[in-house]
Amino acid sequence: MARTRVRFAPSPTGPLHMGGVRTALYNYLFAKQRGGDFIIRIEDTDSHRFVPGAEEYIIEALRWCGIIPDEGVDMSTGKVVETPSEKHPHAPYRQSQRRAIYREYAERLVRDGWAYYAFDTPEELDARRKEAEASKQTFIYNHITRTELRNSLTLPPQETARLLEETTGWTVRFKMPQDRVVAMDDLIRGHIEVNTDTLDDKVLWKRADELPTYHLANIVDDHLMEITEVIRGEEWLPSLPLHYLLYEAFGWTGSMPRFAHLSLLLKPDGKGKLSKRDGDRLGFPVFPLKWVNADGEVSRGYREDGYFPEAFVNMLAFLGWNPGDDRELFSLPELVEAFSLERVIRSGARFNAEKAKWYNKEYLRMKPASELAGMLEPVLAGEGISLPRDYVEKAVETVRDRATFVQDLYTAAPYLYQAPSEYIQKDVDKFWKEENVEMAGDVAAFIGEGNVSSQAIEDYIRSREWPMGKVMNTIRLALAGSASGLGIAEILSVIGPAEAARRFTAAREALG
RNA sequence: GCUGGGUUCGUAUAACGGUUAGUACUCAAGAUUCUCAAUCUUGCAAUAGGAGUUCGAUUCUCCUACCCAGUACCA
Repeated sequence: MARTRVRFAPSPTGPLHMGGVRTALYNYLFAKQRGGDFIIRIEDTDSHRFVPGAEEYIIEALRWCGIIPDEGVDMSTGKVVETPSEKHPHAPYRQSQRRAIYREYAERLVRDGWAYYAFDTPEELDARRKEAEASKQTFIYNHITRTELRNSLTLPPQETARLLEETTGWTVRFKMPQDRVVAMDDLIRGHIEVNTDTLDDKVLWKRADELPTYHLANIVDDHLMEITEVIRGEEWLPSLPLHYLLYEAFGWTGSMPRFAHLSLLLKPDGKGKLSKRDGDRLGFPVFPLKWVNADGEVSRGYREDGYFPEAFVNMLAFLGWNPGDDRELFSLPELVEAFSLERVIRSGARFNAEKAKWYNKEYLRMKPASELAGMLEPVLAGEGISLPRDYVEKAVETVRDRATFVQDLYTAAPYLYQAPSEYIQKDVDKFWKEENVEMAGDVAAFIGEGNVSSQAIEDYIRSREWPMGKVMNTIRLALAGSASGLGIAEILSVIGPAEAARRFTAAREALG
């Protein structure tokens, strides 16, 4: 059997949406599970929509996720490969650099009667569409309308030749067969049949910019690159019959890849697919990495928001797939092992930001304290704090259960890293009373003698028959600046008795 | 409109045609605790509607409703 080869073929028209990352991920998982190749190909056949930086963004985003291509991009340089080599035999992998290839195939289709030259201008076509719309109809360029439009089927051969020679505005259109049922099989959706009469004569090649459209480039490249499975978004399902017919037209049916169409990611509330707007509106990232567009508009990214790539990938994998049992935590290698297209859900998946956070929290709990400490250090540095690594590790171990993101390791208990500079007024009013302070001071002195265990402190307070809550909260207020937070013993285990004594003294000075 | 796809708790999902329709997130209550979290326990909550096939339908078929996509010289 042929080696599995799949491709992720993004269009560099902007930052890669998380739905796109999921498509790339499923392709990657499928390929790796079968010991095959995951290829990246840049589909930049729309010169008007090209966005500078988008290609680099896509590659970096996938790299962050751990989705490393085998072919198409040289990961040591992060660049799309432009010249063929042993590792990248099908270069260039950017369609705009393959334009010479496509024209030949477009012409072959015309020669074989599967396509024709069309000379209608966009304006003419627009007018026809408006006209049809006015009478509540839809204009489609098909076997009926093509007989009355300006193309090589209706024009005399000399006229066609002249127009091809003298004008540049023409296109090559697919000559959609009449009344044929195209029977297709989708790895996820099963058997689908469509009558060609409902389809139109798609443009395959644009003379104006010497480039193919998606449909032609896609089929030609998938064939040339020996792609075995095409795993892509659901938005392509309607053009699948055209693609089947194109394979037939080229005589490549025998080596046609198998297709799998993934459902779309839907917005968390309301209707429609997940969009950038939803992220802004509901406060979660829609993109893997931060992106700043040409107008300076910033879109937040999972990476910058503090998500671990493992958590992001795990969450994404489960949006439309599950292993069939109750397990939810999977590393990338484990996903490779467990993944199957058969278990991919057909219906659209609504994105749930809460679940995304839950995943992050789970990963944060699993990570070694040393690693977390390393990630936390830049956060602390931003606060002007510099502490020994083992101190930070100890603090991390103490707060990790109340954190979702790395930055929470600081914000959930800043007092582990520095003495409180202010005290919550509400708690001061409630606890900082003379008798409490007196009892707390006594206990603070006891702690200062090195008694830092929860057991010792509680026994001491009980032996005096003091109210546990009042005393403890008063001490916490002095140590942490707030009556709520980590347990006293936990705080002490990090800051130590000497620092605790200092903080109590400082609180006395500040609060009286 | 037309064509195609889809529809199980609020969300993500599980369930050889036979289950008290399970799990996770969220939410609520309780336990625990020096507070807040965390944790543990419990709870709330679903097969879109209607026909049909069948001894039996979440599961198969059809109809309706709703949702999504496509309907570009965009991908």
